[in-house]
Amino acid sequence: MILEHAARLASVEGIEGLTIGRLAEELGVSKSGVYAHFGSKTQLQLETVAEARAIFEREVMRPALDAPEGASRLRALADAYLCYVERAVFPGGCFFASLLAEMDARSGPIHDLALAGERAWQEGLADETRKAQRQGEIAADLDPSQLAFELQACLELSNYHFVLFGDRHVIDRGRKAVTALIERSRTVPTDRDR
Amino acid sequence: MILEHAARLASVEGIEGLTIGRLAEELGVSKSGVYAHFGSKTQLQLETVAEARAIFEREVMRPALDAPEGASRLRALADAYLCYVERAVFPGGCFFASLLAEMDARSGPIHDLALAGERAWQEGLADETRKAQRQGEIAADLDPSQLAFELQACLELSNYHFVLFGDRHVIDRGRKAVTALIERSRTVPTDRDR
DNA sequence: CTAAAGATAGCACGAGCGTTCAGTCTAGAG
DNA sequence: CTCTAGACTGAACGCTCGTGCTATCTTTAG
Repeated sequence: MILEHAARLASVEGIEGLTIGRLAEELGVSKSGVYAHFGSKTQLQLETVAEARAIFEREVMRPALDAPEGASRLRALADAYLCYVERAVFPGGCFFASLLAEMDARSGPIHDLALAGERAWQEGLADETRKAQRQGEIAADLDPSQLAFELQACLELSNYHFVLFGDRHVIDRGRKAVTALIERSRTVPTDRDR
Repeated sequence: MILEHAARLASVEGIEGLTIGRLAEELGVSKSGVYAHFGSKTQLQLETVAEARAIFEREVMRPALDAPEGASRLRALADAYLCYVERAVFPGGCFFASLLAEMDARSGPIHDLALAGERAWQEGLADETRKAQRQGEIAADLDPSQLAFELQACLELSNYHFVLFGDRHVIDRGRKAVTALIERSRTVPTDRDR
């Protein structure tokens, strides 16, 4: 319960802006009541990131597993992500988008965790692209990492703009961008090939 | 000089993580020596954002003005942005990308400033797209805001990943994405147009 | 030359931070 | 029932934060 609340709070205040006093107050317990479970603030932050990862798996990864591998799952992943943003699973938007921006220029264990997570997510999208290529859904000469990059770019900006503007229109914009991106990568003659 | 240093520091630590003591120490003056110029921390933050905007204008907007309006300038803007990221004009990456992620879920004057800035940048890209459409460089039936969104998405993710991974490869990825995005939006004869 | 204006230093404050510790309550094992 | 391990409280610590105050320099205007 502590970690769940901590993850939500950190998505707004940042993982560094997360304070034990504030957390304790909102949970209606004493600072020690929170602190004793972790022994240090760094440990709390680390476990908060792990908790957020579990929530992300549950809310984004798992729903997308229903779709068949390849292009369909790529679409399902993007859809699940945008849905998770729109439902405000984290009140400050995607936890890992916030983490990425906050920790990119820092060092330490949390930075390392963010880096590993980002790499895994990128690799996951690229892997799914490769599967789609093997199934002939996506052009074989396309760089999987490039598509993964462009997909994630649109998802993340949808997230930031949704939180900033509070306008669900940007969710549609993201969806449209993802659709176009995948559609254009289909196995068909492209502008360049003509 | 204070504001210039503050902007660089804030790109790493965040505009909230910016502290007067740290700023004074790095500049070799007393806290009062910094504080008295602004009267409050909020005022320092506000002027820091303004200073960062001036730097952004100088490093990104102005160089792109050399390119002719329309598609060329769109490309020039993207190029200038990626170059500004790669040159590490701000050590923590693009100041406004950090600001966006940090302030999107907060409220107050700095949030408002970030929102206005983000809107202006988006509108600027959309306007340039409209000019390109008027010049027949980009398909007339394309939504300018949609292209602006997709362009910015790629630029921002390039920024985050460049800072996180420290790998200039992602700059090229961003450039490639932007090129493809603009290329695909070109005016090509369709059955309808004939 | 003098006087006013502004920049900077140094100190102190109250608040909040992470952290420690001694004590209290509670649930479960023997 | 007793003993113990773990959850929790409340007070305290050293530290840093933003902010205010006074005193000392430096510049500039008349």
